[in-house]
Amino acid sequence: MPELPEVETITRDLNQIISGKKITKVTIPDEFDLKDISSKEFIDRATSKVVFKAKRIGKMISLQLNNGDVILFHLKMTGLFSFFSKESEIPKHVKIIFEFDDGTKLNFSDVRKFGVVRLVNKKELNTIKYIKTLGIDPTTEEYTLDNFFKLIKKHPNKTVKSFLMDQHLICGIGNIYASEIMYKSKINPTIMVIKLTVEQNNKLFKTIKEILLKAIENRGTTFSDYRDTIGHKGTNQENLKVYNRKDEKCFSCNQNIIKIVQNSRSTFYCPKCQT
DNA sequence: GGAGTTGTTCCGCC
DNA sequence: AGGCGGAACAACTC
Repeated sequence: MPELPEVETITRDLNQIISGKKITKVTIPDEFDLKDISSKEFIDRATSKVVFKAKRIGKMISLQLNNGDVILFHLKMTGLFSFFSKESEIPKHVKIIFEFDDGTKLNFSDVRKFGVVRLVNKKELNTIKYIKTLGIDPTTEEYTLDNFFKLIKKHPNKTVKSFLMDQHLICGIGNIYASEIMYKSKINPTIMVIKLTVEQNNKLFKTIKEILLKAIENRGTTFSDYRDTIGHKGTNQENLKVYNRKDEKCFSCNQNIIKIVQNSRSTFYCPKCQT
């Protein structure tokens, strides 16, 4: 579930909670694929380093260490951080445990095991495929109407849904916010982006940012698994207008919300409002 | 017991 | 070549 607003919330939490702390111990209870290095090397390189900053890269989270190394996480569907200030039970499906010099602990767990943890030197960041091919982040200055139009012209035949979901074009939007963005923009998910009017383009451009920023304000959407670093739910689910509302009434026109499948993922929309 | 689930990558097809 | 859609990854819930 974690999309840009959820990952941003967690990153901000981590910055508050662990920046400036020294990692005193790293535990990897069960071997898993760390992509670049062995778990032994991971533990060696991370132990007794200071975390000076957490940063979001698309839907990834990076922890910058004081030796120039960077620990990267991708939560995929169900990755979860849990932070404890005291001795407490280790959550199920834990992948990695960090202990800090003040006695606190940070666990990263993932029930579905898709979650990614890796460690590289900061010089190697741009060789990581996900990062190298990442699209424009809608919360940055690079996200301009001009750049938005360029993307549309470059990918004219993509449907709006597929365009919004493609992390190589604009990063951070996932299945929940894609439906919400299209609803607020009053745009039909199935039309090709080249068919959008100038007004629709402008509206879509603006709405992407509005929806994501609003969700960050609300500390993310908890649909099922997502929790922040201390186990709290977000509150943005109260703002959802179409996601998971199949056969329920559109808040605007009372028509039933419908569910379709695009690129083997659900899309929810109002057939009357979104044309 | 079958279908569906938030993300990404890879593979085959066109 | 490059874009696209579908399958796969794993485990859980309804």
